[in-house]
Amino acid sequence: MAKKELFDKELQQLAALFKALGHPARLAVMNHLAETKVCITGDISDRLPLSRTTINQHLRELKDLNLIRGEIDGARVNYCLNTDVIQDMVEQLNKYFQEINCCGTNNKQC
Amino acid sequence: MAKKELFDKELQQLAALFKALGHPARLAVMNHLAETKVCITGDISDRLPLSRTTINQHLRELKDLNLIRGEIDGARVNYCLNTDVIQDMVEQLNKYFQEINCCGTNNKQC
DNA sequence: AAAATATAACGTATTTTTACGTCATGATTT
DNA sequence: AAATCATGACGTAAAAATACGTTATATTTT
Repeated sequence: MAKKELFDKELQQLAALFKALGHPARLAVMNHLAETKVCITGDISDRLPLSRTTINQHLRELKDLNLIRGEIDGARVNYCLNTDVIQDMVEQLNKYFQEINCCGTNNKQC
Repeated sequence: MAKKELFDKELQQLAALFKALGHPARLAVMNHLAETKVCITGDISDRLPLSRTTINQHLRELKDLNLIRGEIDGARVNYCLNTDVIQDMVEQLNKYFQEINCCGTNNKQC
């Protein structure tokens, strides 16, 4: 298996972004970080119906794609949205949809 | 497991959309359908490095979320992008990111 | 210095996704 | 009508994602 590698690097990367957002827990984390504009530590888990370890796992996934950042503050870690990267991503996503949806003068359907 | 249900219905739905696009094969399918504006049948599989059955599975997933449509034409099925639904999704997506990224006058970061 | 906190690291069970082959069904062609 | 072709349905093996408990590590607090 693991045939993902057979596709365009670009497609893989784009798919990875979509996938990262493809779980309600991760969207909820993003939401929470957006609400508490002042970037709050991992007590995110108190707000969500998942264990601390699971949330940590989701945080790591988001961090791997640079969608959020974690800054060490003593014993704690302050997480926050990486707004620049997110904005960049939104542009990428929109560009993609423009390409697939509007290419050609007419959107023929079956 | 299966704790997804514990989250907002809206979040779940949005996450489902993202997830559907979270695999390079499905993005490749979308691309192919976009290129061949005239909606072509399942010979999509000839273009991709996956078996016919696997592609069919991916097609079904996209169809389940209404991102594509399949119209029976004799022994064949003509697939095409469901541009309305896709456009709808783009709007949802942008609304979501506006909410999380720009809420509050200042985007505080850590 | 010891106790208490906060987080990451590790290991692991369960579920879901991915990938495919085979068979069944219905349409076209011969 | 038989052969062929296209697709969907079903079953299944392997891989990845999800969810969590326990342990390790580092930092405050006492």
